[in-house]
Amino acid sequence: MTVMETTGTRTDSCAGPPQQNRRPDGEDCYTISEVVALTGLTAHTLRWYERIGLMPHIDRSHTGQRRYTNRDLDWLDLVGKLRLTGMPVADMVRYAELVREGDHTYGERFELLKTTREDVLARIDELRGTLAVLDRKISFYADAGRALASERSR
Amino acid sequence: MTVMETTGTRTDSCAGPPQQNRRPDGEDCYTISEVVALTGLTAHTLRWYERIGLMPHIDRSHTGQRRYTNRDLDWLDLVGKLRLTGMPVADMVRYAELVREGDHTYGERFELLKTTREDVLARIDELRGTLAVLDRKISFYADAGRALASERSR
DNA sequence: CGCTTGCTTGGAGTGCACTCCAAGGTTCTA
DNA sequence: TAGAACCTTGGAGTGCACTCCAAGCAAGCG
Repeated sequence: MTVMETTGTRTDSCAGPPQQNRRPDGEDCYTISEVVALTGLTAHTLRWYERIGLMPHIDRSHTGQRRYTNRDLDWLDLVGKLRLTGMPVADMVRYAELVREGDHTYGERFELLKTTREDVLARIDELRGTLAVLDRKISFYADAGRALASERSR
Repeated sequence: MTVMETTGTRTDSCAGPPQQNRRPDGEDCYTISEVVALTGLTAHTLRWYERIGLMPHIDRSHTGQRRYTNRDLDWLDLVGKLRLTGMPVADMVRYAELVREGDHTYGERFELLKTTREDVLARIDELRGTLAVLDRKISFYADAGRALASERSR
């Protein structure tokens, strides 16, 4: 019975400081299941990321198995962050392409990140608005609950 | 050619104070396309919401056309907010069911909203973390851009 | 009256981001 | 050296949240 292909054991409580459990540069050579454990992604997703060009082509062992490096893990950290912003995968692939194309795409990358930054700020604002609505509703129900309780005790 | 079924004309710049362009209670009777204009949802989505139980059954005109009320618009406002939090539609349907079931579900609604509130707070925190990463990258590219510029002018 | 525009329905289709499968080769542990 | 656990591939499948379609009824206008 195969247990992997699921979320794996993330030991950090919840998004602590990144790059833990890593090997020093030079001997950084991780199997796909190690990357699963480190990132919380599934092996399926890692292979899929590579297929669609969201990852560079990953080095292979002499038998063709994937061997990830610290650099790959850094990239996956960034992808994870961008994913949290709700950025579509297609846009992340575009960013990956820019990185592959070399230094002359710095300007375009800069613009893309700035746009994303604006989006994130707008999103945070939206969420704050929602929070206000939620708090109003919650205090309504809290009051209603108290009213019901005093009703019962009377 | 039918132009509707698209986003429609939202006149408010971006999520200003809600309930504008509304008719006073008592003569609140909106066609589906008016609701499209007021909410930014499509008519498809409004009908779909009703089918899946995310809306109460909407009143009909004598010919069977939907006639929305201010109360319905209020509900759609709330649904819109909850949607922004990323709450799954199924959970919103659950909330709608609780509302339909009556006052004795206050406690459960309270819990649901509190959980959602926590989720929103966590989400805001995630986004703030992402913002930090983004800012670091952006300032890297800004520096690189400046370096390139001084390179050229030399 | 005819025409355009808008509304109705159930069911089928779409796009995204995975998620899984089958069949087979590889690596590790006892 | 056996057996379990792990890895490979292309392609098919899933779940969510819409999104669209066809066929037909209804309302307003010149």
